Amino acid sequence: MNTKKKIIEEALILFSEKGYSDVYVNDIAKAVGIKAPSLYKHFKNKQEIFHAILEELREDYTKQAANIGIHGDNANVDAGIYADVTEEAFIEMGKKLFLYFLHDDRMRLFRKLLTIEQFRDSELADLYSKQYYNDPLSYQGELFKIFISTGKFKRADPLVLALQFYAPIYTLLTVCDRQPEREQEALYMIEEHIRQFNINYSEDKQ
Amino acid sequence: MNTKKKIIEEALILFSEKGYSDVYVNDIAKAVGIKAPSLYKHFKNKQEIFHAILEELREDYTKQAANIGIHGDNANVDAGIYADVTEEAFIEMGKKLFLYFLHDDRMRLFRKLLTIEQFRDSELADLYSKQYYNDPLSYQGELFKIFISTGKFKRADPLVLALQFYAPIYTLLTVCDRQPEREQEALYMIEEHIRQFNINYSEDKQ
DNA sequence: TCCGTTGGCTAATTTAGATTAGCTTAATAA
DNA sequence: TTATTAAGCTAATCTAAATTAGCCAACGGA
Repeated sequence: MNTKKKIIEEALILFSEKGYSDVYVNDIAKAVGIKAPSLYKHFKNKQEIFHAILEELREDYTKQAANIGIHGDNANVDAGIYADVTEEAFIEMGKKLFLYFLHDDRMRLFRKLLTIEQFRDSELADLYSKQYYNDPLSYQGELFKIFISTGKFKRADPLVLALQFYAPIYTLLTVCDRQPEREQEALYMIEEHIRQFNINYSEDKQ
Repeated sequence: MNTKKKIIEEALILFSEKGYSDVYVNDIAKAVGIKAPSLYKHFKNKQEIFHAILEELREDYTKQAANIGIHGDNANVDAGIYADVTEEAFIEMGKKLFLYFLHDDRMRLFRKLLTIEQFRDSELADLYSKQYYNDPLSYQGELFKIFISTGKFKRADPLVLALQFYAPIYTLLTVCDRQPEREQEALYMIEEHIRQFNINYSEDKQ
């Protein structure tokens, strides 16, 4: 019963590193601790394993998004949380979030998987853009819109602000995904980036 | 004699879309217009074709970098070019550069190839980071350093500025690589981004 | 002209990887 | 207790890809 879960887990690890085609059912079986033919007691074929992973990815994401509040709906609540936070605390939050995205195993593996497989299938391409561009941007955009309307931030296109805030962090995330040894450097850049971003847009700064 | 070039070209197209393992020597041969075994008159095996592509990629990049001046050395010259350019012209240049990166076939294909294969091999990972993070950043950084010292830009860490300038553009590039239909939207965002960037950092603005 | 080299072909060959067949055992429910 | 099902195994099987063998024509230089 738990074997099925385990298959998905191990397959995810393998796929995210080598891509679908370079992982053999044999590898997956070995990682799980069974023989290849036994996999077929749980999945119709290799494709099905991949689909199951995608399903999990979607589910996980929906949960995460609800949690962290990546949807516009929560921006209102979150804006309250951020409203009277100091710059240092804001930086700390940014770094924490970055580290969370970087180190959370599931998220990291899913991200790498989508990165590798994105050109194979337009459904995957859309999923990638949604999860790593559209949704984060629209969430951040909502947040900044509120900041602007409450006078915390200077007046500007909130979506552009969101892009300017998010893209550097996202870029550094992808750097660390492929070169984990650069984490320190990335953290430093993020800190300076957020600091500078505050200088640019915060109304109480000048 | 030209067959060899053609093989590399067609293989690049195929690899960049489906990745190394999902392209069969047969596919390459067919694209070139010969039979699979004939490929072996030009390359020892499939791996060699891939290596040859990587070689081209490196060469091309060195040339491009020299041309566009992605190395710090040229920043001085380029700074002169940008020195007395209006905001609108600056935006136009940014968009042109973006479109060039996006549409130049070789560059686009190489970029996609590296994206897909980056986790397979740390050499590829390093190459990716160098070409799409380190080098652009250090070039932009040099440029901004000059802008700052000549009083064109406000005082700030040039590398952070470079990150803030480059990351959004790079991010949009990757969006368009997987969803080419979003080019217009990307161009709009780039325009607004550069405009805003100027507002933030240009000394003659406010 | 003639020979060797280049680059193409068809027809094997080899290999590896996905999947199926069919057996076994243990738990589970009637 | 017995029948059924779930989940494992080993031993095929099937297929598709990569590569090799060996033949042939064109062509460029001696």
